[in-house]
Amino acid sequence: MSLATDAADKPTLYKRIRADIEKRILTGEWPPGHRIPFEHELVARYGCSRMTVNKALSELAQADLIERRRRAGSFVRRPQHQSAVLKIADIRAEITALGRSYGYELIHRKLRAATASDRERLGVKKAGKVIAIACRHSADDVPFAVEDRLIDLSSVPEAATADFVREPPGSWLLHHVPWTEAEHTISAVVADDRAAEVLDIAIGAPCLVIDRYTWRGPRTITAVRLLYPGDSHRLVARFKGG
Amino acid sequence: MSLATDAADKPTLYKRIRADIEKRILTGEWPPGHRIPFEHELVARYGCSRMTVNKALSELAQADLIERRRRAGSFVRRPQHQSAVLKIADIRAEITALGRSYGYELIHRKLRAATASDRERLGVKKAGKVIAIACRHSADDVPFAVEDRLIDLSSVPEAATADFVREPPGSWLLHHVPWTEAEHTISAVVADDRAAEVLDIAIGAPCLVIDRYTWRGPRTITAVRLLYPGDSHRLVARFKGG
DNA sequence: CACGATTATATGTCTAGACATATAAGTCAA
DNA sequence: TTGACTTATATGTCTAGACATATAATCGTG
Repeated sequence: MSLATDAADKPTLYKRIRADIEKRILTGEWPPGHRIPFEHELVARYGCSRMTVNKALSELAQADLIERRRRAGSFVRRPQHQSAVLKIADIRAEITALGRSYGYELIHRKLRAATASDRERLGVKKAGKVIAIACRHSADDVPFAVEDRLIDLSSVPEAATADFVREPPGSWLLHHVPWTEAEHTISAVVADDRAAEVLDIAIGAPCLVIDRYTWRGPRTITAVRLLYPGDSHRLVARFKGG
Repeated sequence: MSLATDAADKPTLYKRIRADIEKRILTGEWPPGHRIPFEHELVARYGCSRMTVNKALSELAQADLIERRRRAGSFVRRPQHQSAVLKIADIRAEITALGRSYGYELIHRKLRAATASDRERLGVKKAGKVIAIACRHSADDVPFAVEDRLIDLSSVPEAATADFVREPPGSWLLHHVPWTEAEHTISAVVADDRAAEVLDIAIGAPCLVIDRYTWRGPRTITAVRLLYPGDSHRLVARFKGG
């Protein structure tokens, strides 16, 4: 696990604590229900005051990643389906979090000089090379989503040598490239012949589309379109109000 | 506007500060761009330490309601598109926030004893009467969404006398009934003949569906299904990460 | 006037305490 | 076994300070 936090910028302590815990949750090392260390244990581990770890844990709680219970401790929450889809951005984690078996197939992978439409899709004026990837995710051996992705190699040169045959590009990027901002657009389309074939559904069947763009600072990292069979897949979000 | 914060429970100070500011933002008293009082001013106003107001402001910043800039102050942010769709739950506000003209038509409104399918949809075992409503929202005179709603009259008896001819039920509920929890499910379908007619699109065209359930404590308030033309409507969400 | 250096200031982070409070767990009696 | 009471403990909130840091505003200089 390559700790991609370059030592160049020094994140503050509470952010480091928060990121450490967040990573263990997102990678699945601490699964839903897992009790994370008590505040006093984290105080000892990081050698700081309780307010500092409290701030880290409070933010995780506000983000619904953990649940805090008096006297009992703090626990990893079951991923809100929304979080899984809208925030984590990793289909493998989403599927395994649901307790289903994850399957992945690379359909094609091409390294090429950026075309005009590539540049437009990535929102960059000039680009060198890009990787175009198509792949399929499945849950319990049933097609779950088809993914079309573009990675800007001038932002992520190490992606040129990554092995996307075994590891899905979303997971690889999540573990190798820090991002600062992401945008999702959700819409609905009907399946064309290619989507119908890959997802094993009828042509004209409704599909949910998530277009995601990811940036690190001013640099575009990747643009991805995920197509889900609309009758089987749902995004669920739960809110508290009042 | 029924302020439903009963004085029975005593919220903690930082939560009160946060709620005070939040209300001013949500009611529009402090519009986007408005500079909210400096920490030291709030310290004076509430007679507490800086850490306490800092906690309130930090949470508002994490929720993207305000933006904090060193030396400059804290400012109300422009509402994120996501909030408009996923959180506010009011189409009229969503459309007017986009600067478009809002139109509304009641298609039908029936008051009836709850049928078995009504009870199932509302998730209640026994129910007295319900109101079933169908209506259409439009933006700039173009159909924007069709709404199918069920209101549980045993939870909201005053809805029986509400005038849903002029005021959309979502707005009415938002202003008359406090809610504690809501769940959204987003999916994709193709337009059937009725949806196609109301939305003025082709049969078989893709549509985005949002199913929303709203509760107040243990009681179901309402279940609503919103159908948006899938090629014109999009849900956009932007996140910060890193 | 334009531009670089300085200063003032609001936020960002952190500490070492304090008391409050909800509740898991243990204790004891019916 | 069950229910009521007690206790221990982890989190929740808060304070009165401190220093760091980014930057708007000011000042000086060419």
